[in-house]
This record gives sequence, C-alpha cells and structure tokens, in this order.
Amino acid sequence: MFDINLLRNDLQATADWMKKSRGFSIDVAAFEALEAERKALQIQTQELQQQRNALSKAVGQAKAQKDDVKASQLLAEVAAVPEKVKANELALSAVQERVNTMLLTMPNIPQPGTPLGKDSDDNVEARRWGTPKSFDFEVKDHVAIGEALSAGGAGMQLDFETAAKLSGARFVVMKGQLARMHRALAQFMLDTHVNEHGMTECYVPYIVNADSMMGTGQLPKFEDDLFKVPMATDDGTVKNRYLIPTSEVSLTNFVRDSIVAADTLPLRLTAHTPCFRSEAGSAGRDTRGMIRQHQFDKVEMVYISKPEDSDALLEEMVGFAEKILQKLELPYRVVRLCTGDMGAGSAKTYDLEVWLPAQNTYREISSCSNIEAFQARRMGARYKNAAGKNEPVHTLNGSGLAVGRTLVAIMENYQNADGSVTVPEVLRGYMGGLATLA
RNA sequence: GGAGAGGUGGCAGAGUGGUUGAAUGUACCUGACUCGAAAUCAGGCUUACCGCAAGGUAACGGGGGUUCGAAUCCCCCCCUCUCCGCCA
Repeated sequence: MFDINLLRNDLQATADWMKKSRGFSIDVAAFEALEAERKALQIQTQELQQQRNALSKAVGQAKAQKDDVKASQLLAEVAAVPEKVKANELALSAVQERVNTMLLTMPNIPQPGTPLGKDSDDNVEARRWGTPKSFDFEVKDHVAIGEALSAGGAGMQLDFETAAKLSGARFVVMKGQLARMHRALAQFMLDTHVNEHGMTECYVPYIVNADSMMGTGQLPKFEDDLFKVPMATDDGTVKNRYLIPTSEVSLTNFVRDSIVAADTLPLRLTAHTPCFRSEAGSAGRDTRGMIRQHQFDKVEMVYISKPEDSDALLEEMVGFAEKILQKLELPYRVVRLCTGDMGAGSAKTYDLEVWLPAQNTYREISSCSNIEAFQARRMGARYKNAAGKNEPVHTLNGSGLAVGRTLVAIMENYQNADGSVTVPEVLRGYMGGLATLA
C-alpha cells in the first residue's frame, strides 16, 4: 500500500516522480479534494459523536440520581442525534474507502536513482560472473537433452507428454537421475542458506487465505494469476483460498498483524516450496520446455528488517543468491531492473540471469526486491522503533533460486557431446556420488 | 463428522446496559531506599486518527443489529481449545 504521507506532505513531487518512473498518473486535484472532504467529514462526525456521548452520559447520571424529569428532557434532546451520527459515519467511511482503494491500487514508489525505462530492454547490467563455455559440438536445449536421457523402463527422464496427459500443458514429469538432481538442487540451496547464510529454514502452507494474498499484494489486482481452491465453510458456503505463487506469500505473512520485537530483526527466512501460477496472459511465451510452468519449485528468501537496514540487506540477499550460482559454476549476470520492469510492490529490484547456451542468452533465474514498507503497511507488520513508536517494518524477498530453471541451466551448461550431463561437483554428495547423468 | 468451552491491554485475568479505555496481578520504564542488587514504596505504562494546543474520536476476534448509551443484549462469520469418531 502506498504511503499516504507522501501524498499529504509532498504531493506534487511524488506525483511527478510516479509519472516519470512508473508512468503512473496521480490526479493531484482529485486527491486534494478527497482529502479535504475526508477531513471535513471526520471533524464533523467526531463533533456529533462527542455530542451524543456527552448527552448519553448525562442521561445515565440523571437516572442514577432518580431524576426522571431531567432524564426524559435529555432523552428528548438527544433523540435526533444518533441519526445524524450514523449518516455522517457512513459518508466518512465511504470517503475513507475511496482513499484506501486509491492507495491500494497504486504501485510502490521506486527508489531515487532507479534506472528509467519501460521494459526489460532498459534494465541496467550491474556485473557478470563466469564465462559461458564454448562447445565444440552443436548444443541441445534442455528438452532435447532430457528426452534423450533414459530412466530405464520408466522412459524418458524429462517427459512432457505424460505430464500433458495427467494435467495439461505447462506441466512436467521428471524421472530417474534427473528427478533426483532436481531434489538434490533444492536440498543444496536450502543447506547453503541455512548453514552458510544464517537463514531459518521454514516449512509453510501452500494454500493460503485471501488476507495473506492481500498482505503481499497478489490480491486484489492479480487474482487471474492465481489458482483458487474453493473450501467449504461451516455454514455450507464456499470460500476461496489460493495456491501460493511463491513462498514469499507464506513467509512474509508470518508478520502480518503483529508487532515484531525489534531485537529479533532482521529475520532471515527461507523455504523450499512448489509455486503455482496460472500464467494467464503468458500464452505463447516459453511454451517449450520447463522455463514457464504452472507448477515449479523454488527456494525462497524473505527478510523482515528495520527500515534503515533494508538497502544493505538487499545487497546481502542478492549476494547469497549469487553464491548458489557460483557454487554451481553457472555463468550469470546481475541486472538492476528499470522502473518499467519492476514489480508493482518493489522499490528496488535486482534480477539474476543465468546463461542458457541453447538460447544463447541470459535468462532470469532469481529476482530480489526491497519492498520497503509497501507490504508491511497493508499487512500491519510493525516494530517499535528507537523512539518507541510503532513503525512499519521493511520486507524483502528473493529467489534463491528457482529450482526448475536452475536444473535447466545445469543441463544446458553441463551437457556433453555424447548426450550425457556432468553433475556439478557440489551436487554429487547429494546424489550418492553420481558424476554424470547418462 | 458429532458434542462442548472460549476469544478483553506484552502476558495472566476481572468485568453481563450508563461517569469502564477498561479492576487486579505480572512484566516493563522512572524515582526513592541501598555500596550495589533483591525486597519494599511512589509514579508511569494500549493503539490509530483529528487538532497549533487544550482536548476530542474510534477500537474489548471480524461484520451487522437493538438502544439516548454496548466489552456487556441479538444475528452472521472467523479463529482457538477439549472430548469422541475418522484419517496421511
């Protein structure tokens, strides 16, 4: 949720920057009018409430003193007030609702210095790591590699046909060594974050309620991207819950509606979960292979921090995601997203893009964002600051990493001329010493 | 799935229509006493919003209703706990 104080204190400058960065127009005059209306209504409502309260109190006192005459006088005097109060309360909450809706539907304000741009073409490369390997044979993509690998009687190690039969397009079945490597990858990532990066491993629900989706911002705007799970309630009606599109939702909502003890910050959380996305609006994009699926696994990192620490923690988080790629010896680059390519909630985002030989390009494998107080405000996630005031925390999230895409990257970068795939050193311990998928 | 109990301030726990934003205990903060601590005593101690301020408004799981007035009465929902049944 957008910070209303930015609009109250610095309306024009905020509007200018939102226009320039996000291309988002704030109707300055409309906001000022709405605020003026709200203020007038609130003052009026509170005066009426005060009047009612005072008279009601007097009625009580009169009755206590058995002064029935006075009591009925007072009752006659208040008679008309509750109606006026009610009318004002309704008007006030309608206006507040409009203000709220406005704030809820606005994207976060990008940090100053965010590169301006309209899409991924305008992102700015921050650094590269590793050198793409040159192959002395024609490289295959992960689909060709995986389908050529045999899981014995069970068939291909990578099997889209069976997945389509079971579920439809954009699902995958993995078998044998490849399935094992997929599992090994998640274990390896989790172990690294827990043992070397000091994160707390979490197991979390994959189905969450609407409040949680609201908290992290998937709702109300992006309902189409979610899978809904209807669940019967006691009175026989059905309420939707949702499959998580990322464990950011589960992890970040840990602190919804709570005051986090300041001395526990920052919280560094990680979880390995499947993620479910309907990919509405992505029809025709990345239809081949397992780059874009309805279901995929991800190891997620979520930080809850004090506002003053979040910038440095974002750098730390990106570094931890990079660490995974470095250990796997996969070439990648770090990209600072431009204003047009950032998610609506983000104030600052880095993407990690891994080299995919078959596509001869870098593809996103992680996205790390500082959401600042944008989620915390709508979630009611606060901590007591040094001045003793409750203040929204900052939330950060990042993939560390997308497991499926990492598997793709390994298959393509570690492929051999004979169709086998070398297992990266760091994974062999997780795979009973297996050195090659063949 | 069946039966029952309950959701009040950081925690525990009173409060069943009126001067109760809320007794009491505990935790915490400040001060006194002390060489220091403990104990004891005194004071303070929910949050959000409006207001220059004085002060005011709202909030007792959430929403609606009754009433001049609701933590308290009525309706709906959510959640937690206990027992039985079923079950990975």
